[in-house]
Amino acid sequence: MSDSLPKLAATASSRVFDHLRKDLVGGRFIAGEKLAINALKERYDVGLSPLREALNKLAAYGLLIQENQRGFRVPKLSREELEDIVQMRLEMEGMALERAISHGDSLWEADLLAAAHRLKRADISLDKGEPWEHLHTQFHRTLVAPCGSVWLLRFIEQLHDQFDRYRRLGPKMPTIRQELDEQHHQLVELALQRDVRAARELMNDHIHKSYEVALKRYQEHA
Amino acid sequence: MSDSLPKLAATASSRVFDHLRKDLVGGRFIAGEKLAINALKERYDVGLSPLREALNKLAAYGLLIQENQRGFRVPKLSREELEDIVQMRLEMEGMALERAISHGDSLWEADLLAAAHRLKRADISLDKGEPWEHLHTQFHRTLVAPCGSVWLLRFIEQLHDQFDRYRRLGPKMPTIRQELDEQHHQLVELALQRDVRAARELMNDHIHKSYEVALKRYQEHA
DNA sequence: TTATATAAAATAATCGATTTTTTTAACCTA
DNA sequence: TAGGTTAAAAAAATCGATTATTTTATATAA
Repeated sequence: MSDSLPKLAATASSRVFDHLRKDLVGGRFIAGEKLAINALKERYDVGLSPLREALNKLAAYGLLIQENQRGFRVPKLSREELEDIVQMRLEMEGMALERAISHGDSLWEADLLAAAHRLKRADISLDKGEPWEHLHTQFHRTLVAPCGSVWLLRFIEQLHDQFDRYRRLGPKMPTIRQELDEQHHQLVELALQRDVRAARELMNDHIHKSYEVALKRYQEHA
Repeated sequence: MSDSLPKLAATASSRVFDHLRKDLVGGRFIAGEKLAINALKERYDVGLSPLREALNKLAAYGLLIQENQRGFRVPKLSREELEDIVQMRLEMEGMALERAISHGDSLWEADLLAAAHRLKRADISLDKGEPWEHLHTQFHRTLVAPCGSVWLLRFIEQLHDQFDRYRRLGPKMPTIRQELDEQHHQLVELALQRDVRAARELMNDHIHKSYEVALKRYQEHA
C-alpha cells in the first residue's frame, strides 16, 4: 500500500518545485504573469535560494519562461500551442501505447485494472477534486509505462503537464468527463485484449475529446 | 552576419549553464561521476548560487541526475539507453523532416544551403574541432526548423544532446565522418527537391550510421 | 505636449557564512 | 572478523545581506 519508491528525504527546493509545478499545471497562476519572487517566498514559506533553484528547474522543464536579469514569467497560452501539444500527444502516446501493449506483462495488466478502478472510485465520490487529478495522471502513466522507452515517457509526461494548463483552466465539466471516463475503461479492455490497432484509435479519439474540452476552456478563459 | 537574436545580457548562472552543458555533451566528465561542487566553483570561476542554479537546470534538462541531499552526478551511459535515444531520434527527426519539407519556404532553402556550406568548409579546414560541432548542430537544427512544432524541436534538441554524449566519447573518426558529411549534402538536395519519402529514408540511414559510430565509441570507451 | 535624460525605487542576481545532512573514520562489542 | 556505534570531517542545502540591473517616477529640454 505504501509508495513503491522510497523517495529520498525532500529538500526545501524539491518541495517547492513539486508544489509550484502542481499550481502551474492546475492553473493557479495567470498565463503571462510575471512572478514576484518575494511574494512566492511567503506563499510557499521558503527561502530565496531553494525557491530560485525550483524556478530554474521549472524553466528548464518548460513550465516557466526565464529571462536573464528580469526573472521568471508564466508562459502565455495560445491556440497554436495547444494544437501543437495535442498533435504531439497523438503521435507520442499512440506510439507508447502500441509498444506498451506489445511489451506489457501480466503485472501490468493488474496495475492497469487497479489504476482504472481507483480512478472510477474517486470519480463517483467526487470529493476534493485534487485526488482525481492525481489518479487520472497515474492511470495514463500506467497505461504507457511498459513502452520500453524512458525518453518517450519523459516527453509524454511533459506534454501532459503542458496540456493540463489548458484543460484545467476553468471549472469541471461533468457531462464530457463522463464520456472520457468511459473511454478509460475501454482502453483497459482493449489493452488486455492486446488489440493494438483499436487501442490506438481509441487513444486518438480520447485525446481529441480532451482537446475539445481544453479548447473550450481556453476560449472561455476570459 | 550578427546573431539573429539579440540575446539578453548573460548572467553568471546562464554562462555556467551553457559552459557545463557543452562540457557534459562533449564528454569532459566521466559518466556516473559525482560532481564536486566546490571544484566546479573554481573550474568555472563562479559562485555557489549561480552554479547551483545551473546544475538544477541541467538536471531538469536531463544532463544531470539530482539526488536530494546528495548532490548531482553525471548520468551513466548504457547500450539500452543509446538504443532508446536512437529510436526516438528516428521517429521524431523523421517526422520533423517530413513536416519541414512540406512547410519550408525559399528562405529556408537558402538557410539550408548556407548551413551545409559552412559545415563543409569547417570540415575541410579541420582546425579546433569545436566549431565543427557547433556548425553540425546548426545544420541539423536548420534542417527541421520549419516543422511547425515548437515541442518537437525542443525534444529533438534534447535527444541530440543525449546522443552526443555517446558519439563524442572518443577521438574523431575521419573515415566514417566523410560518409556522414556526404549525407548532409544529399539531405539538402532531397529537401530542395521536396522529396519527402527519399529524404526521410536518407535521414533514417544517417541516424543509423551515426548510431554505429556512437556504439563503437561507447564499446571502446574503456 | 512629446521626448529624453536623471534620480529613486524595486527587483534580480550573487556572495559569504551558517545550518543540516551525509559520508568517512575510529572505535567498540559479540 | 563482522557488525554496529559514535565522533569527526566533508559536503549539501539554506539563510541573510550585498551588489548589480531594471523599472518606475520625476524632472528637464525641444
